[in-house]
Amino acid sequence: MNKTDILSDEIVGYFINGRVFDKFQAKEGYPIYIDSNEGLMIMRHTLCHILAHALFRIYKDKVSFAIGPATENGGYYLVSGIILSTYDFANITQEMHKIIDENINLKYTELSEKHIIDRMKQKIINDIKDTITVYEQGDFFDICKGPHLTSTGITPKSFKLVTVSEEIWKNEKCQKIRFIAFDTEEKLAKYEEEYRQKEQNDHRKLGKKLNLFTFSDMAPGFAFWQKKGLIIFNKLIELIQKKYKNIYQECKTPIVFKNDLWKCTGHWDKYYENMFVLDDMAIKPMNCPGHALLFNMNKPSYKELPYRIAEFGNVCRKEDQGGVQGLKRTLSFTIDDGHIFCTENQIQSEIEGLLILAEEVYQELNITNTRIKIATRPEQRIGTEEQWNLAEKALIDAMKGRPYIIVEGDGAFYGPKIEIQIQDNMSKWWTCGTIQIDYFLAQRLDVSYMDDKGIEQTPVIIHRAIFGSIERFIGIYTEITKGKFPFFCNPIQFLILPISEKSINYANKIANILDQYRCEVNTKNDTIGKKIKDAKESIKSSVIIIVGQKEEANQTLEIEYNNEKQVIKIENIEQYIHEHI
RNA sequence: GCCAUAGUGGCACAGUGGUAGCGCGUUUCAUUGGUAAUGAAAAGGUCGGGAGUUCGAUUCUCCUUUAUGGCACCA
Repeated sequence: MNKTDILSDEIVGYFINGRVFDKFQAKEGYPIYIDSNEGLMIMRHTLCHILAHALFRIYKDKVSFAIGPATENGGYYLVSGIILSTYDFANITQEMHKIIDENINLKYTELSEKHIIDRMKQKIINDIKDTITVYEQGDFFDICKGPHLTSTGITPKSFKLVTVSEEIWKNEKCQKIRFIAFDTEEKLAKYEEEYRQKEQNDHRKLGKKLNLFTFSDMAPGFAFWQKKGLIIFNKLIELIQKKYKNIYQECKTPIVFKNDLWKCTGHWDKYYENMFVLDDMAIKPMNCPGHALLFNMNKPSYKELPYRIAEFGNVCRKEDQGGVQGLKRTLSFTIDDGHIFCTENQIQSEIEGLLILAEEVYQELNITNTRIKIATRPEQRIGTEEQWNLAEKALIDAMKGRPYIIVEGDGAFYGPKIEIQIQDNMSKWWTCGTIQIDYFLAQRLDVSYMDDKGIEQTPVIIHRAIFGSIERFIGIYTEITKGKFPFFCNPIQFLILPISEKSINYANKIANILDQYRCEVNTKNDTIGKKIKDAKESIKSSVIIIVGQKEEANQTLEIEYNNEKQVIKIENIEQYIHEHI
């Protein structure tokens, strides 16, 4: 019997009324085994302490401990006073193994005089209202509310230190040492394998492989769109444009504006460092001032409100280099931007309409995993409390039963916002859609309309986008679809594979029939097996059509869509498309 | 911007203090094929950029740039 067999029988804690307790905190209850989610959590939490213990042994008084929680696949410890590199991992891991081998029993006590609390821990203690509990293992202890294993020896060695990074915690620079851990080596290996698989579907890799988009050292943070990627880009814009029909006026505003404008809007003061400034002008970091100017040039009356302007506007923001992330975070991006100039009374119905619009678009793209955040008034803000109350209420009322998360204090300085987020390949949430209420900009730029009494009034501006950054959206969408885009925006809708060169003419004939679609014939001198492999792995067309001499003789073709193959007559292609796609 | 790691032919990777290798792709030739890689040959890099150490550096050191992971930031 090996160690893992014993372990799976090991009770590491108890459930009592749905809460998790370790064996120090409870003596009975519904048992928790190490291979359950809660058991793993207890084990990972103990590993955090073992990691800290190892650091304590190696770096002694130099290292100071902040926090060390378990996470979804492992855990981390945040420490200060030392700077680590991945080269230190071997040494630390070895020390951790040693601590496990020593099979040190943990002790669970209350904080006492004999515990000398280190500098970082002091920062936590003030926040703890309950009794402060301490877990001790040999010469190491940690303030902790648990739960933990009863001894270090129970902890499986199936863990791995993975990264070290810097993180600011309570105004202090710390090192975050992260590990992954599972109860068995097999599960650890499986996790690592899955991780590698996911890396293959990173949009940056897929973009290169499928010739969609790429990047260059000569323009860091800016994307190069290739023919195929640009098709996706344009098709997504078309999708939005169809929704705009009769509701929005699409426009195109200048790409640079006088610095005076940015000084007037407040961007100059707040975001100067992040703007591309050219002499007395600057490239626009956002489209709203342009739209506001346009509104004022038309001076609509109250009868024309809500006045909706949209633009697929390219903006440039000089972001810090460390934050750039492929298409997901670029220095130049295209916002499917729109601004609604309206009265306070119109806010809520406009927002309801926007939520429905966003839902329609996301549904059409088959993006089901979304979440909505509502960000409320921040500390630094302008406008009256009354306006904030009204704006926040409008956002919440417009949700009409949809689930949402409130993020207190995360709104913009000029108004609260709704963020629609989607999840990428690595389960990270990204804000795409956004709806923001703005009381500020119209005032700043003297934007006004004439009300029914002939008096000039300042409208409320709603900033809104469905994709947000089209670049970011495509980055995430590439990962969601694993590079196989739906028919309407797939760069290659039909890929025709002739069995041999003898069938190229027949393949071209079919391509002619499909002239109105994006269609490609693979004329390479490869075997059909190779052509199919390429089609599935590095072209990822929506439909694959295979033709050989047999098909030519019968005037048929083999067509594959959604992994379903069928042989149809050449004259029935349109019918097939109509019925299946 | 901060911490860590990395940068080798179009792509993806080996490797070494004595001026570089594999695979994919490309080109050519043969093959004319029946459902996830047909065979052979050839071309293609001076190892991100700069400086230093050394008789000699792609390899060691420093600076710089770019990328990746994390943090900060994200109008």
